Amino acid sequence: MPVVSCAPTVGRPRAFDMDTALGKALEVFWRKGYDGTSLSDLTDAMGINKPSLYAAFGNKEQLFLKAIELYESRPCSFFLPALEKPTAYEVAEHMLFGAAMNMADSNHPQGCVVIQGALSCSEAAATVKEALINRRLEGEQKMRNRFERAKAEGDLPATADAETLARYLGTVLQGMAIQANNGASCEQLRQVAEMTLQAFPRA
Amino acid sequence: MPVVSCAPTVGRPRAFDMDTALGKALEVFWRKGYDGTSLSDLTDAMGINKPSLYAAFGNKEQLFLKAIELYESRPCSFFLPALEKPTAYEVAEHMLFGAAMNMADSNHPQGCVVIQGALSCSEAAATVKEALINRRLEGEQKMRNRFERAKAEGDLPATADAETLARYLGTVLQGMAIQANNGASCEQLRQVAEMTLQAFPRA
DNA sequence: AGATTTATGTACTTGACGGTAAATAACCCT
DNA sequence: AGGGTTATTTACCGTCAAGTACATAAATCT
Repeated sequence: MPVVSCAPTVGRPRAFDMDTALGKALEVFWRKGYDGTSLSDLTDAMGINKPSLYAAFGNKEQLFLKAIELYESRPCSFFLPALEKPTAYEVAEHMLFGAAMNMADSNHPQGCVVIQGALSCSEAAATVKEALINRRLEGEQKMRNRFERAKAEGDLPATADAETLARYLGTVLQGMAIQANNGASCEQLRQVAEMTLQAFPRA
Repeated sequence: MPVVSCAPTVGRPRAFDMDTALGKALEVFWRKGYDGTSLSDLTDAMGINKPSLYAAFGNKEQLFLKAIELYESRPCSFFLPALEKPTAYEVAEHMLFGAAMNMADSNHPQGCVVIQGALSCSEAAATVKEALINRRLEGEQKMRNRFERAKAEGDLPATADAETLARYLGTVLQGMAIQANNGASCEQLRQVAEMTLQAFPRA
């Protein structure tokens, strides 16, 4: 028996799977953005009615934030696995090629919902915009920390600037999301990845 | 006397300056995106009433498209001047440093309206989204043509891939727009520009 | 001066938005 | 079987969206 709230043991059982529905919501937000997504878009895609949505997920804003969490926890996500590669160069390599593969994947909307979910947006979306900016900054911070470690471990020259390297990589990854929205193919993104790596210092 | 429609000579004169009002509209679209901008946002910023807006600019969509034209025609715009530099490397250099300066400029919203005006959006914004994608692709095409010329003129090695160079540069520029939205400073963007140039072939 | 033309201000229409109330349905526990 | 609990359905609320009708104001043309 779990300690914190899980599926309740009494009452009418939920007729839909929350994770599946959340996945559908994620896809809509990803494709249309927060402002561009209406509750009808969501309930249509999720196959539920509004009261079910509100009971299960709170409101539109909270649903969005939960969808982002799901997005980042996906096993196909390339970011965290790339960080665990043995050298800074391999980290960058896996990050860039993983992004090329993932962002152009036609099994889901192109690009990255953390980047395009609420880039320019209404005041009503200010909270989710902030949340996305923080996610992006955290991602860069993680890369920076990883590169600091690489300097300590000697697989990056001591003269390397971990912060700038992380920001450079972040910039290219974010640009690749726009490219994917432009219709760029996986192969085209891989070529960009190759060029990006040419500026990346090796041990 | 101009051939095509200019300011009419009869009737009550317009009480506001169209270019000034269009500039205000641009700023709102830039900050809030197409979906996130309401007509009230626009009329408030432009200092006019809705009927004046509709009479002068058509509707929300046409107003947006005209605002984008204004954006690209701005003298402070860095893109076209950069293309005219004598060598491919200098083109890239001016493009990147121009973008660093422009996108973090706090005299207007951060980033680039062509990128963030309608990235992920509702179906109602599909037309403007397409228009923006086309603008971005045209920009890359112009860079590609410039780099083809550079190969012919010998300031890029014959082995260079003009298309990939253009896409790489486009990717970084687009990424810089996201960085600016994240709050990156001009100096931080300049550091990214420096790294980007390290992957750029010289003659 | 008066007719014509164009812009402005106010008020309005229609529909969609996010969100909710209330009644009903489906389950568990005793 | 019946009460307690939770989910679903339908219908609705108030607000704000984009866009417009209409009367009025300010200019030019004859």
